[in-house]
Amino acid sequence: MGRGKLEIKRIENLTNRQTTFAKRKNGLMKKAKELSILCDAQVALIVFSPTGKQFIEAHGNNAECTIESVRDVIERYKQQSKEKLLDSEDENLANELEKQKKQSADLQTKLRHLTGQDINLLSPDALGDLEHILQEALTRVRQKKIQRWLSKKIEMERRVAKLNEYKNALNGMYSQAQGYQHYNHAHHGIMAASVSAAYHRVQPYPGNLDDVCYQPQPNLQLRFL
Amino acid sequence: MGRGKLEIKRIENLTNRQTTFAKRKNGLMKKAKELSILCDAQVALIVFSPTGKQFIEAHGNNAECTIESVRDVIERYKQQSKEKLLDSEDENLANELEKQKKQSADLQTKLRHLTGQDINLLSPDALGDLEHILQEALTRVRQKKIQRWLSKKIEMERRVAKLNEYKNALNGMYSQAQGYQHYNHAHHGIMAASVSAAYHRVQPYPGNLDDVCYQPQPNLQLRFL
DNA sequence: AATGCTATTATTAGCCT
DNA sequence: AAGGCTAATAATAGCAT
Repeated sequence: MGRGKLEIKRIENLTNRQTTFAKRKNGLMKKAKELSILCDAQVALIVFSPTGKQFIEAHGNNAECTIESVRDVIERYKQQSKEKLLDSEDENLANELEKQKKQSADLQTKLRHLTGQDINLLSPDALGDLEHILQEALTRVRQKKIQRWLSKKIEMERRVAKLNEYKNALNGMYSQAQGYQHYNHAHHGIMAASVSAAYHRVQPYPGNLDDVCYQPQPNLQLRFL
Repeated sequence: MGRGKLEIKRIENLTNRQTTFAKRKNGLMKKAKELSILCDAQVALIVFSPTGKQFIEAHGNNAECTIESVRDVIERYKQQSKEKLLDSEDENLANELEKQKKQSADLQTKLRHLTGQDINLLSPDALGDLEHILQEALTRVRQKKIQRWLSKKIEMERRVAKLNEYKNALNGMYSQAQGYQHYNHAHHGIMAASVSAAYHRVQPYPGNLDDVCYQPQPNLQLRFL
């Protein structure tokens, strides 16, 4: 159609080709949309121009011409054609999944060995290695326990020292206050402020930095001794 | 076009709708093909009829209208549109992959703990549990080593006993042969046969079934003592 | 490249078989 | 349903802007 009949073969003139591409693409998309509306069909149209590699998509059902729709149609297409249609992305995913599964299995085997399970199949050498590793791990764990116990002990000693210091301060202030009592009643605020300062100095501090996470360190509760 | 103008809206009459669907679908595919040939473009057309849910696909580049081509176009479409386009299958894969990764990570953490690494973040309770598990694992591994050593020892003792038995048998037969020597030279075959039988009785047997896999058990080599 | 024009061809709606 | 016919409409080739 047009001023002259056009043979259906590649248009060699670039300009003409591009013009025709634009026009016919529009026509095609219009017709695709019409088909979907008239006949209640689902249509996806994907066009790549040779130059610029741009793609266009059209779709019609009762919805708009959105990318979502193309997605839907492709989805449906894949479901109906039992074709595996595993694209590169899928394959990558599948491969990685396999790798991960294998890794998990290996890890679980190692774990079982490290907990003393399924060790019958181990070679004597492997069994020896395992024993060595376990021995070392156990040593580390026990050292860590001792280390924690030690730092707790040190912290406790520090607190006790602080408490003693505080007690002595209290005693001193008490005597002082008794001495001043007949002098000026308005000065009783001094004692309260000093007590508060002493209290705040007895905050726990993080001891061994290694163990910061698991030293719950409840706030020290002061009571009169 | 046609005998009368057709409004672009759903055709209510089923027969008309289906007729129109068939005709326009053909037209659309023809035009898609023409576009691809004329303009050297890649075109995919996927159409689902509302009734029968059948799908048709058309494509044209320089190739035929094959399913492969639609695959290619969809592939290209997915690559260009950065859209995730994860269909159900992909999502399943991706989800499972995530799960597996998480599982691997967890397992690796446990493994590190069991080898005495990264134990600073463990709570005191967890550290205690770990110590207990390691202690038990170590006990098992050592028991297994002892068990293997024991069964090897028993096997050795068994072999030694067999060897002695064999030696005694040889000695007896030797004296007997010396006694018979002047009697009949043709009977020397007896001794060879008996020796062979004794040898075959000294095959190793699988001792503790637990350890079948790693008891290489080389064939016993007999030499004259 | 994009738009408009329009003579000309292509598609197809409605009908028939 | 599937295919043919044909008047009537739609798409568009070639050209101009």
